[in-house]
This record gives sequence, C-alpha cells and structure tokens, in this order.
Amino acid sequence: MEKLNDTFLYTIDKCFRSYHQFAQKNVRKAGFKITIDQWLILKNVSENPDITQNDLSKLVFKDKASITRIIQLLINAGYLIRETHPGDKRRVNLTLTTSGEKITAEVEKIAFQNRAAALKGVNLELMAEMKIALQEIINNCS
Amino acid sequence: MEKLNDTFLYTIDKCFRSYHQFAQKNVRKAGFKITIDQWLILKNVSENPDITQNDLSKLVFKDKASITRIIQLLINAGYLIRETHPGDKRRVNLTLTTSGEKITAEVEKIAFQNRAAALKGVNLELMAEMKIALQEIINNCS
DNA sequence: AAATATTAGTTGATATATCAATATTATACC
DNA sequence: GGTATAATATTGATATATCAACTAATATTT
Repeated sequence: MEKLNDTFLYTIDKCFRSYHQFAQKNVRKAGFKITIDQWLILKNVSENPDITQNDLSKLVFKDKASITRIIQLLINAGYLIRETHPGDKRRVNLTLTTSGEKITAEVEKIAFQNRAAALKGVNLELMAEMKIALQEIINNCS
Repeated sequence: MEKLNDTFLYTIDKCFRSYHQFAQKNVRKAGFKITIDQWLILKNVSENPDITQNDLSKLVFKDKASITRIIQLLINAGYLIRETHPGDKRRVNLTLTTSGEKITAEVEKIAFQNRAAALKGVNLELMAEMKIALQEIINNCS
C-alpha cells in the first residue's frame, strides 16, 4: 500500500500549511497583531466594497459562520464597520476604517514579499500549468 | 495591483480546502463518525508503530498540541491506546485497538476513492513535476 | 394578500490550529 | 553525582472550521 505522505494531495496539504505558517510568522515578526485570515477578509472587502458575507465566504472558501466570527474580531479591533444594507435589511455593509485601510496596505507589502520568497525558483510556466491543474482538482471536488 | 484570488498560493489554499471538504463529506456519507484529521493520525500510527507524538506532528505538519488533542479524542472513541514508553518515560506508546484498525482500513478505501476522484483527468507527469515544485515551496518556507 | 420558499447572517456545539507556559524525564557537562 | 540543558508531552488561551439549527427579511407562488 502506498505510503500516505507520498501522495500528491498530502504534498498540497503540507505546502499550504507550510506557507501559511511562514506567512503568519512574518506578519507577526513585522509587529502586526493580525492573522492572515483576518487580513484576507480585509483585503477582499477592500477589493470588493459591495460584497456580502456570503460571497466573501465563497471567495475565500470558508464557511459563512467563520466569516461572521472573523469579521466580529475585525470590528472589535477597529478595522471594520458593519452596517445593515439600506436596500436589503438581511445584508450587511462592510467598510474599512482608516486604520483598517492602513493595516491592510501595510500587511499587503509583507504578503507580497511572502509570496515572492515562497515561490522563489519555481518556474513560471510550470506555475501556470499547475494553476490549471489545481483548478481541475477543485472542480472535481465540487 | 494583482487581485488576490489570481495568485498561485491562493489557488493552493482553495484546492486544499476544497479537497478536504470533499473528502470529509464522503467519509461522513459512508457512515463513519471520524474526521479526516483523526483518520490521518490513525493511519500514520499504523504505518509507523513506534512513532512519537513529536514526530507525528512533523509528519502531518500540525502543532504537537493539536496532536495531543486529536489523540485524546481517538482514545475516547476507543480507537487508540496510549501508554508510557517503557524505555523513556517522557514518550508515549501509541497502539491501535482492533476497532481502530478496522476503521482505519475502512476509511482508507474511501480515502483512496477520494484521491482518485479528485485527481481524475490530471496528467501524471505534470503531477510529478508539481510535487517537486510544491516541495520547493515548502523548502522556501522553512 | 397570504402562504411558501429562498436568502443573509448569527449562534451553539464540537474539532482543529497555534503560541506560550509548564511538568516530567533524559542527557550532557563539570 | 549534581547541575544545566534538552526533549516529550500536556494545558490554557485564543482563533478558525464546520455543521446544524435558527431568526429575520425578501422573493415567489397561488
């Protein structure tokens, strides 16, 4: 029987965890008290100002319950404002505060460096092919 | 500025989550009340009977605190036995119970099907190249 | 318009992730 | 042999993941 840690999906798992830890460590080392997951939400809200929590959850591939909780922490930290949508009272309007915008931009720089460091030496063409293959796997799982 | 969900590492994240959810769903649908993470521990213990929790944590790339807690749940469920190692009282000896061995083997079949379904249509050579590239990323992050 | 279905978001329960601090035992050094 | 150091595992605190059940609001149907 094939050993578990020889499998391809095991390597993906490991790669993802490995990068996540690396990225989180660098953000912390730079003095920011924010998690990668929290930053990811801020970043996506700033990229898509009218987004709902539901769509946000699809975008980052997390459960909507997780989104609710991460957003609550971001509000507590003063990075995000939540208001009910005027046109649809079920929805919420999410807006970055000034300090939210500030930290988003600052951590963005670190995120950029993290990605560059993580992908150093990996062939660009291969990366493009890999993206397609990964997308195929995602489709297979949906 | 590059949109976040265009990045390669974002796709890896998504692929991993997507597969994990898919795999967990199939295990549950088959009637097993065990999580993928718990099964992963059982499987690795059965593959490496003398392993320590520390090495286990490196193998599955999780924190040793997580390992302690997952193992506690597996003991509660009657799948695993934990004893102190006779030669080194700091260490623990982990042994699968009969029902632990049974569920490990049964879920293994589903895991095998899951992997096959997830990787359907993905070129084998590309997969080999990808494994090398992913390993490179892992190294970059270490 | 009333009944029904759908959608957006929250909450409870449980599992996992991570860091930091701790207890216990083993090993290295002197 | 005793002391400092290292290794193994646990625990506390907090963040995240997921399902299921729920509330409230909107959309659809009849």
